[in-house]
Amino acid sequence: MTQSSLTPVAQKFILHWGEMGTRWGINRTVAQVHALLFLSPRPVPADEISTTLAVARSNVSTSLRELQGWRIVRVVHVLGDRRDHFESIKDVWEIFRIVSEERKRREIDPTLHVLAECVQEAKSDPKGDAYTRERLETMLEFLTAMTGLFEEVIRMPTGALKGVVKLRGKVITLLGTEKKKAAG
Amino acid sequence: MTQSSLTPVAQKFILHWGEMGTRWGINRTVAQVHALLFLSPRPVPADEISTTLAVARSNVSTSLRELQGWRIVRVVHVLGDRRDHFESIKDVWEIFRIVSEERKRREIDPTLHVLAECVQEAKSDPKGDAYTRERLETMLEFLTAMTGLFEEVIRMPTGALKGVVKLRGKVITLLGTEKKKAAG
DNA sequence: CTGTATGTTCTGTATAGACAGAAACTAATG
DNA sequence: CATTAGTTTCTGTCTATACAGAACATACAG
Repeated sequence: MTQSSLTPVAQKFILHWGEMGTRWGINRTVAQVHALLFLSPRPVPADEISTTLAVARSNVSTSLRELQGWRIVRVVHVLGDRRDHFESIKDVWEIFRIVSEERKRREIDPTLHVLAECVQEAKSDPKGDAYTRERLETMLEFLTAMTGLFEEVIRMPTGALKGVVKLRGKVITLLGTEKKKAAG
Repeated sequence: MTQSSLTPVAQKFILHWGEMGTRWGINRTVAQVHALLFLSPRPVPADEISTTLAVARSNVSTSLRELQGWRIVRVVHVLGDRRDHFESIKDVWEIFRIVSEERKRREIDPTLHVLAECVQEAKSDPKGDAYTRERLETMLEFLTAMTGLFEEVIRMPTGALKGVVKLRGKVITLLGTEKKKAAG
């Protein structure tokens, strides 16, 4: 391996990122590996990750697999080196977009599905509590709306986000602005 | 206690909600208690929650405390009953707003803080990797922007969200629209 | 073909968090 | 002021997950 020590700053970030991960239901090591790759200027082989983060090689293998499953890390090869090297997507907006979409797919969508079923069942059961039914309907409506809005935001090109931030407190987000420009 | 059985629909929702919670770093029982209160047409005393969900009374107590900490559940009293009764906020948008703000405060803000420190330290250390520094800066910038946008959305009145949804795919979100209306 | 480098999967252990039940506490009632 | 209802906190156990290390698999080099 080429290098296995971290600058204090990198260390601080990686540790915090790992901590952050755990709070959002993401494995600490997975988050740390991602942080390391995100900061690295070059693709890193698994054994180097292992020594740098001081976690078992097997653990790194699993974490990399997970990250590849999220499609934010990929394998690349380096001339003259048989080992797999790994690199993270570098565009933060892209990372956010991908992770969000993935979590939506894995967690929000099933919830919407269950909720829709609940509403359906509540409607067809006349013995059921009307109040409960109404609660479920409201929740479904809200989550659907929120998901929709979120999807719009997620689809914005990176530049649009910056634009939005500039307009902050005043106005807004012409989602789809870029599309119009392209068309017109 | 008044009633301790759940309709199949309520049960389904509560179980799923608990599951959902665990995926987002929220205790299963806490989420279930919240789901129960959310569906309930009347305030519920702790021991009833305990039997309905089949969890220890102590566990319910802790969960209620947690939910009160989140400010989405509160104690109310019923005439002729010494026991505390609990009810959830019913407005889903309000629940979302409060929970989001709380999580932002607890998790995002500290991250922004650490990140800002990292950038600061990276700048002052000439030996540090320039690439790493740039990565950290980008991340900080992005998170700051995203947080800002999110705060705007969060502050929207409930009605505005519905408006946004109607415009979906076309345009967007005049954040602050309601404020203007009120002022003008 | 054999040995070595590399990577993955399996298995047992450790740990953090969830939870039940007991104990302790608080306050209302007769 | 004792008794009871109600609630919280403490303590030990259980469980799910994370993780290390070993065993296993693959493939390349000589």
